[in-house]
Amino acid sequence: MDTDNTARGGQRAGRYNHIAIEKKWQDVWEERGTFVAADSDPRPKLYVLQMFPYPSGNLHAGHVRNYVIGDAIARFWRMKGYNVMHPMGYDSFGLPAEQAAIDRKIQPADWIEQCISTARRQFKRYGFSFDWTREVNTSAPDYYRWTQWLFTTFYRQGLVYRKQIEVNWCEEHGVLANDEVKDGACWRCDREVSKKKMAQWLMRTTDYAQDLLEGLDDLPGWTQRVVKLQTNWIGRSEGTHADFAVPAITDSCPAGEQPVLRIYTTRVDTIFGCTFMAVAPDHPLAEAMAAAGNMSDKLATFQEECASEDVRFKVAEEKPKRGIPLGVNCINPFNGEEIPVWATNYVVSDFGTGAVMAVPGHDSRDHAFAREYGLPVRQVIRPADAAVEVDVQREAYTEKGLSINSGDFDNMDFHTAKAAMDNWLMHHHHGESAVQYRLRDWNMGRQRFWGAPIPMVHCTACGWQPVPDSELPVRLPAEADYSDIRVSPLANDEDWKRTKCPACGGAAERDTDTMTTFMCSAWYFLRFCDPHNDNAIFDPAKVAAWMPVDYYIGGQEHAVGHLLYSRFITMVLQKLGYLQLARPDFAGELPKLGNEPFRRLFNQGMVYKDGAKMSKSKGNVVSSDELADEYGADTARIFGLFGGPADQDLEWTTSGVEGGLRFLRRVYRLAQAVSAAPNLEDSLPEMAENAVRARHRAVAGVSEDLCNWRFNTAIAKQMEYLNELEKLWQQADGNDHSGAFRVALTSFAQLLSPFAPHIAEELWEMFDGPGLCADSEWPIHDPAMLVESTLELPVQVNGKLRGRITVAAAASAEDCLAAARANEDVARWLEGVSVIKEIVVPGRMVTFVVK
RNA sequence: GCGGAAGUGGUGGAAUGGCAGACACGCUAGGUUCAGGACCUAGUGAGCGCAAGCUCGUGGGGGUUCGAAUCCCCCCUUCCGCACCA
Repeated sequence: MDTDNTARGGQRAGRYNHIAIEKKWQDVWEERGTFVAADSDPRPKLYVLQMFPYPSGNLHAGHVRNYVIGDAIARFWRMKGYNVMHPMGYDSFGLPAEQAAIDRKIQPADWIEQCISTARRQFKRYGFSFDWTREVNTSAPDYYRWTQWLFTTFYRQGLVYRKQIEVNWCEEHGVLANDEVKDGACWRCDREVSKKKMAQWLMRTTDYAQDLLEGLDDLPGWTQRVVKLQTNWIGRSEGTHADFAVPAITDSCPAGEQPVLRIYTTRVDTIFGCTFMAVAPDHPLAEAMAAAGNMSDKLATFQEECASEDVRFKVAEEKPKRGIPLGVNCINPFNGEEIPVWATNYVVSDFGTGAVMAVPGHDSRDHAFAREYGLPVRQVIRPADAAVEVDVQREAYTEKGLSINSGDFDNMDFHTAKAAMDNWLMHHHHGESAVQYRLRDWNMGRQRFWGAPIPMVHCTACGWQPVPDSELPVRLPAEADYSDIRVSPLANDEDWKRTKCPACGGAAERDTDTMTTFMCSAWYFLRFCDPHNDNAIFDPAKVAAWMPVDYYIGGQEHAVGHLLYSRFITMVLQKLGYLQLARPDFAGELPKLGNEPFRRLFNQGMVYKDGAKMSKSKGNVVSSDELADEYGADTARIFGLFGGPADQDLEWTTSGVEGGLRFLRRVYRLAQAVSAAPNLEDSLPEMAENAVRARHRAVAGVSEDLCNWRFNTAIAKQMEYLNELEKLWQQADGNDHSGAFRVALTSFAQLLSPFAPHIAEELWEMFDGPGLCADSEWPIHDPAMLVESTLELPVQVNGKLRGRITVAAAASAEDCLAAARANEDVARWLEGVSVIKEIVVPGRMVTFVVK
């Protein structure tokens, strides 16, 4: 492939030279500040946001495809007259920088700086219409200062607390968030993950579980898929708390302080079928109960077994159900029945209350356990349809039905029984109806160097103290010492740790954990609205002017983590009064759920090559620089959009890229031929009219497809337009009538501009368009020009295509039928049969139903 | 197991109740060029046929309809989430 098409002798002068063209227009856009978004502008605003990358070296074809989607959208709406903000930045804290620093023996800050300048240069080679004046970088002190400010602000509001928790522990990468664990293994190194107890800072996301859930109703612009994923992740369930007394441990306690075994169940209607109690091995009362039942040693052994089991069995189904009796009984509050308490490996301590009323007749897990240990099975629910046979001894009946063997609650359906039983519990002070969420509080800390230091100081006298705002940012030390890679360099840096207590001024120590990068990226879209503010995290007026994000484009791997945390941060900031997204309506009322940051969400597909997702680790990347050198940014952009629907995965093929290049070369060649011809009045009016009609058709089709994010068909329509123009130009067979073609190609440039912006500018210039193509007003079509004077209609007989007729566009149904009957291919099928029905779909087809 | 998405030529994909395969890639033949992974023209779902044309055809089976890739029911396959959540 020539990289310099004009260099060789004998070439036709002016052959499409993507290198020269692309550089030329990138420089022009940069000089003129074409894509800088002004805060005050009379046009309506449109915030187009693309998930910012982790800058880990070179961009590849996968990134190109991802970002060209949002760029096409941003450019399209810009031309449609919107004041578009389309910013970009870098999510630059996190593990890979640290790994690179260890591998290459350089500082993470130096490494990431190189990566960022490479990424910025590579982005610019693709002509993305980013407003570079708004660039943010999460690892820069003037950014993480505000990440830290969020932490201390939330801490002062009581939203951050410290707790000993079991964390996911990877030997190589330390503590992992739940969403960093895949199938029981670390998402980065596939190493098995174990559990470890550690004091961590937690964010009270669970306080907002209900708000986060309800907010989803306000997001019709999100895909059902993501809404469902978040709904499941939050995992609301409605059930009942019920208290079971344990006389063996309460007898020795003073009245009023007697502990009870509290259970959570969604099937309180089955409580009369409860034949034993199952608690987690590490339930808070387990040891007390074991002590009372003389089972302490056995419980300790069991607890150890379970801890190692958690690591061995990644999938719950593979884990055999096991347990030990604790030697004590508890009392069912409804019937006073005494049932044994077991510690079991199938009850987890961090959901509900860590204790389960076991109903083997109506729960398959309890049933499996009861079978294993010979515990009794009792039926308390029967199917509403008496014809259905049920044998709970053989298999648990888990459907809802009517209560039996349940005392006063017999013959009630589920809802009646639950309401009556919840009411009974509340009345007798043994429980109440309850709601549970699967969502857990958010672990903020990582035992890593390359992150925003958690701005907390520990003083032996005053305890934990937040660093005052005036002392933010708490900067990372300039040098990280990686001689001992098992420990965070911060924890080993005595000079850095040593500080004064903000409260008493005495000697104190800094927290050596850094924040999860999910925190850094949970608010960057707000900072883009006011990226250089040194006095505040942002100016609420500027945020109110730009937010919410109108289009958010990114990978579906962030469907839960990043998007949920961003929603949470926005929600809390709004609640604390730092931010007001929802504007009061005319009555001064705030819309209930007007605090969602991302109005519409678009998940692009991934790019595959050789059957695997394109990634550096798979070794199947096509580098963006090579691609731009060899084929050009415009060609790569065209292929990325043309290869298939943007929300589906795309297989990267060289032949497909070449097809894109061929298309642009043909465009360029036609443009050159037309521009070289004398600009004269059209002497062939019919041909000129065909060119005009083709233009209106293309404008209508491309505009509609772009509104619906159908880039592949939009480009197909431009290819059709080009095919028509080429054919007409050939028919013109001369050069005394280029007027219509000049107009056609000027519009062509505009239609091409969102996809292949560099060549579009070149064509625009070639045909003397005013200013820049990127600044031009998107063309509109005249619907009257889409109406053809004659139509070709298919004719069906009994649903089978039998012929085609050509009729005037305005032809009546009678005329169509007459023309159809007159058609000899159709007439053959109408001979010797009786027509029982005639259907004319105007403009679409003619059908005869015969017998 | 539960939930979601998908299944159309040799390939990527179009068509969301009305001409299946737009637009490309690939392939075949011809042309053009000193040469080219350049360009142009024509052809290209399968089967039958000299042809006009006919039959079949959107994972499989059934249904609704004058008409189904599209709507409904059952089944199969693939991919992706979640998974002892009580």
